[in-house]
Amino acid sequence: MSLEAPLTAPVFATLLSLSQGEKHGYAIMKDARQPEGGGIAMGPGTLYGTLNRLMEQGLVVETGLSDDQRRRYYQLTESGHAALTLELDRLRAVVRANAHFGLATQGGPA
Amino acid sequence: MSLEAPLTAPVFATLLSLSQGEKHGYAIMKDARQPEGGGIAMGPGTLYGTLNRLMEQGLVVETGLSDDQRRRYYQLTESGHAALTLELDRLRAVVRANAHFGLATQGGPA
DNA sequence: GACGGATATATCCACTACGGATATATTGGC
DNA sequence: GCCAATATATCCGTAGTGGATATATCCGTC
Repeated sequence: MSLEAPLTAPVFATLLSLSQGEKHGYAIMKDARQPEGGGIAMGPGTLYGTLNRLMEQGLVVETGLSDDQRRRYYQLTESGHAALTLELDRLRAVVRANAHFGLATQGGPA
Repeated sequence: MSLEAPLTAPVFATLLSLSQGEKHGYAIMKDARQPEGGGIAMGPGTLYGTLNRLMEQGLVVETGLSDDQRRRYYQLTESGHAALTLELDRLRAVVRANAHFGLATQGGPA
């Protein structure tokens, strides 16, 4: 089960955050709130549920605890990276194909 | 309840298809399979469930039946158009911010 | 030094919506 | 005439979201 279908928003945001390198849960949550990270609000239930599922599926691995053992770090696997690449390509295709849409009072060449 | 959060794939694909003009259910289903339409496979359960929900939410309206009454046509409302615009903007931001990611063996200028 | 808010993780559960199965009728090609 | 594709409709299992709740620590500040 390699997650071929479109990724759900929490899954996508999680993978996207981890694509920047090792992260702990709380950091992922904050990343997801940023527009570049998906702009979605994940509560702890969604976050840890998503992380556990992604680990079961082998897209993410836990790499260890911080020195003070407060933080639990996660990392993308190759499969995780591949899944994210696939999804980003899908989104790029959609965005490109609908570039014309919703062009209100935007700048650009007159 | 105006659907501010990220749209699910079926909802997004449905709105996107209808953004091209009036469509009937089966046509939406086929549109969604195209890469530009989201590249997702919607079964009838998902399709009609989604359409009904979108109508309840006022994002889509039914405009009538075809002459032979086999087809049931749907159209975006202004809210539907707005929701789609919002979602496309969100996706554009994500895609733009991650333009660097996954530049594998893609074509383009060497 | 006590208080409170942010950091950080964990678990539970209700509810929604997805998605596959099933059903039915009609159209069009072979 | 037959079968696949078109076209819609409904049911229901299930997954996943997301809010609530709980707990502990860190840090600034009063």
